[in-house]
Amino acid sequence: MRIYNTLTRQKQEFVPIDKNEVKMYSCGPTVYDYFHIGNARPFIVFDTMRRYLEYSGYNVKFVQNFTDIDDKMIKRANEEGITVKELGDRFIAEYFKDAQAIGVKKATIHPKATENIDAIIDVIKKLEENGYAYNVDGNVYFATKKFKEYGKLSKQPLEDLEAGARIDVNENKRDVMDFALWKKQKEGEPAWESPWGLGRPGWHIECSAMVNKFLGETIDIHSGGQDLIFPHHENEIAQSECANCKPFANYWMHNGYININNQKMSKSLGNFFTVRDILKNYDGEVIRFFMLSAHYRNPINFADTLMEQAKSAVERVYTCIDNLEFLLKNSADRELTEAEKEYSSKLDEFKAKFISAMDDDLNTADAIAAIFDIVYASNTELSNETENARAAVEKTLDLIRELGGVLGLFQNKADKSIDAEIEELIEKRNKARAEKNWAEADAIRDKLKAMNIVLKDTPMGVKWSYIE
RNA sequence: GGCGCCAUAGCCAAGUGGUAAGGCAGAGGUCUGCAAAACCUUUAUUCCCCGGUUCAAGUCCGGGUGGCGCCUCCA
Repeated sequence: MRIYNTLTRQKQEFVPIDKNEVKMYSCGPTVYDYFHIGNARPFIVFDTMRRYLEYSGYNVKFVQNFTDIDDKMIKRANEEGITVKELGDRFIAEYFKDAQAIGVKKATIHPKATENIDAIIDVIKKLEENGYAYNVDGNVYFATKKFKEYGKLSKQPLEDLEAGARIDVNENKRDVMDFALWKKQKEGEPAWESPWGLGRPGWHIECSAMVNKFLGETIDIHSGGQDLIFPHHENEIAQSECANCKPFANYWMHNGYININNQKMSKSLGNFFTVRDILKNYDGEVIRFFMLSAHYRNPINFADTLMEQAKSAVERVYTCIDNLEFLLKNSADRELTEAEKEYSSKLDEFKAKFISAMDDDLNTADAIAAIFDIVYASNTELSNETENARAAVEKTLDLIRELGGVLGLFQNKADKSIDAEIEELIEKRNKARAEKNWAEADAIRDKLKAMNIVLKDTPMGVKWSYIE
């Protein structure tokens, strides 16, 4: 597999440290609110990466943290009149609800900052020992200038960063480019014991500590949104490499932004959508499909019309799955005909196309196209036959499920439990149709439609499904 | 000022230098009692513009035009 590595600015062959295992870390949310559509992109993209690596045979250790202590957490908790812990616990629970709705699996480990203060302190202590950290009255800072490689991820020399740095009011820092590792407790803030007194961790140190504790000194893949490249990921590299004297992450993956109706998403423009809100109008799977229909590094635009397009596309696949399940009932246990053998080998080609797309820096757009190739082939070559070899139908169905599963899509199963009343109505309509009593037949069909059931007459009998 | 991204049909979107995937929407048709779904045909002689390299350029190089992001806590 080839991955575009932000560190080298090119696609590189992916070679994990251990042949069979991939250590992967992704920056998680600050749990002060429901997550928004912009947050959802890295969750979906890197969940897909993780799924694909697993599909490729790797044992993936995937860690995603929860930032449950920082300025925003404290501010919001105060506004709501609850503790920071109560706020964090609440939105961690909400995170899992929304994540599940958009098909994002739980990470191997979801560490919370507040439960790993010991690990955070350990890293800061090491930085102090190695001469990269200094303490000013209970505030500990990272001495950026001492790390010669600072700027290697964002490719920005320190001098240029400094020129662009805005005036810093913090008088404790020796240099504008230094950043906080440990913040001294302020009145009324939650605090933990440390060698430097009561306080709380800075933001960047949290991720370095989590990686260190749960994955080790050097990991394979570190991922996150493009806006985290600087300063967050740059600082993580500085902290971890100065503490451990080892490379931090071999591959850095960053996803592109999401715009809303062609505008940058921002609170001032009022175009901020939480996933919770979008889920009121669209299935989580539609959101996921939408995200994966473009390459993860390209910017995408979020708009209602685009969600409608995604919704129709997802429906096309489900209609195909539904048709295949119906065809299965009318299939025969027999050898494949020559035509079916040819069809079967076409499926193999589409699978190969899917895999080579995913191998090419997670090209999910091309991978989805491969699934539509299967849909098309199935519609063309199976749907029009009144009888197919069971093996051919099953292979199609299994392949859509298998490849869909890699993308976290197309796993839903229509609930086909049917009650006696519906069955009776369909029977009555069949009878009316046999007698050419079209008025009666249409009336029954309308009645079923009102019950959210749509019928389809086929040479093999009546096929029915739920609307939507 | 520094670093970087994007431009492909009505809309969305892929595209190792070898002759423009896929989806959505539209039009016409087939099947059907009607319908639904599906299928068939159709919608880019051309990839923002101008040069260059090459037998060959959406793809590489140079220059424009237009849109955008980051540069201290925002995915």
